[in-house]
Amino acid sequence: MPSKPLPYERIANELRVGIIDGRLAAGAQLTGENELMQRYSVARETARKALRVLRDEGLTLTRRGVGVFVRDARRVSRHASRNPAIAAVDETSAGMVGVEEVADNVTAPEHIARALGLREGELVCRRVQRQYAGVSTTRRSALYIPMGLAVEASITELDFGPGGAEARLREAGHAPARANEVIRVRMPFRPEAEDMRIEGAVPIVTILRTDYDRNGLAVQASETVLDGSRYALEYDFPLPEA
Amino acid sequence: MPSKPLPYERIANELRVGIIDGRLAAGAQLTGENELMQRYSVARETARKALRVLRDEGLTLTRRGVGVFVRDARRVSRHASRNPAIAAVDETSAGMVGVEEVADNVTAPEHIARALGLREGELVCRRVQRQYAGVSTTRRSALYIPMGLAVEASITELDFGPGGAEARLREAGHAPARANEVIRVRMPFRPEAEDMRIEGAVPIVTILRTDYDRNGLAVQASETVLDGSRYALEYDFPLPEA
DNA sequence: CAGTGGTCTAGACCACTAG
DNA sequence: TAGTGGTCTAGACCACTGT
Repeated sequence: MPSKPLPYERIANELRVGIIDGRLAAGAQLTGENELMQRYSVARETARKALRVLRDEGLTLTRRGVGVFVRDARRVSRHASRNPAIAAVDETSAGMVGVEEVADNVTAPEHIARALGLREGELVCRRVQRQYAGVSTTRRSALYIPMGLAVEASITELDFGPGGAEARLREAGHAPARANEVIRVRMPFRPEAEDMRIEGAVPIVTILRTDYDRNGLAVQASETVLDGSRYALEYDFPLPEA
Repeated sequence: MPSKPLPYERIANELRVGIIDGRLAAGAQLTGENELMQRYSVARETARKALRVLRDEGLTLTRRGVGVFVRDARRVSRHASRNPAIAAVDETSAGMVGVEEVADNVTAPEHIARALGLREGELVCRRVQRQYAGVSTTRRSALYIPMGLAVEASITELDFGPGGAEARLREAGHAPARANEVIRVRMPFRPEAEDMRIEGAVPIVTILRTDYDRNGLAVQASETVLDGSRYALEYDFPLPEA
């Protein structure tokens, strides 16, 4: 173990405790590169490295030309059993919030086909959503319904409103009765992070969900990508007797 | 958007496609700093920056004095409804695998007290586990049982075996019937990453779980920290009628 | 020992943002 | 325009790993 902390570690440590103990609150600006250089008598890259450590820990975000700031750690709860799982109003952001939505029919991607029990190449009805807060995308999701079911339930591109597809499934006797979710966590690739406008080092969460009706038929599957810093995922489930 | 990719971006992009399309398989060694410097005619820090991009994306891990290698992306499934939730044998690692375990009695931390419906300062029986694969810690968990219940169920430090506490609760008529889990994702702090010997940029997952018996009494709570790159979390749950 | 990555410097220029 | 962070260089020394 390091008996003597390196210069950049010392600087990073001092800044970190400032954030964790609350002296530097969310939104507060950190000491910049230039002042760190003077205050600690280090070179530019060393001061930058200290700030990079904090960014890599997800504690700060950098606004180019402006400065380095403490991230807001508030999260919105996503309760998987509820519908919608995510509350409509995103409380983590003070800025513009909204959802974009498009729908179409496509051939099922391989993992979606598997989840829905379809053969490869079969058609599905798809709805893609993108939720944003300010300039950042906080959620991207794609919902897939087997074409046969969609026709049976009179689901078309136009009927995809909030909870709308589910209402149609319900009317058609295919109300979702139980669900399965598989969660994976990873760091975004750079192009991906730029696309979602994720700032700083933030993990993303991918959720593959499959809904089944009371007969065990897979009626819809969805793939969701979340900004991992903005959500807390919650589950309630029964435990087996044995 | 960048019309002209920067030198470090160009290098990072070329390496990334090599990894993603499989030319560089898991475990393969990447071109090192020194050769990147020559091959692309860039300075040391520029070559390093390119490699850092991949590390920050969780694609590679660095072994000092040895080289940069492609990470193994395999994951173990953690099925929340099963007991144990994580399969005993961790298939992601070829090296040494095991679990360390210690138990004691402590006053309940604030969030655990809240989960268990205890007043602050009340005693709980605690079991701490650390699962490791090679030198890395893949899971750290702490299980808490209210002292009153532990006494009632004849749970002592010695009785905490795998599934053992649960068996005692069962015998005492407090078999867990349902559970609640709250998942959060974040980047580890540096000391934390060093403690768990997490290599590269890997998000960690924290799970706060509370188990309830059939009367709705909270019988145990646990806090788990997972290496986010090694697990896929799976849930099965019923959906409400409405 | 040679080869790897890790840290650091001193200086330069650029890109972005705000007043 | 002044101040911020982003990139890059050329060179140095160190720490760690394996043979």
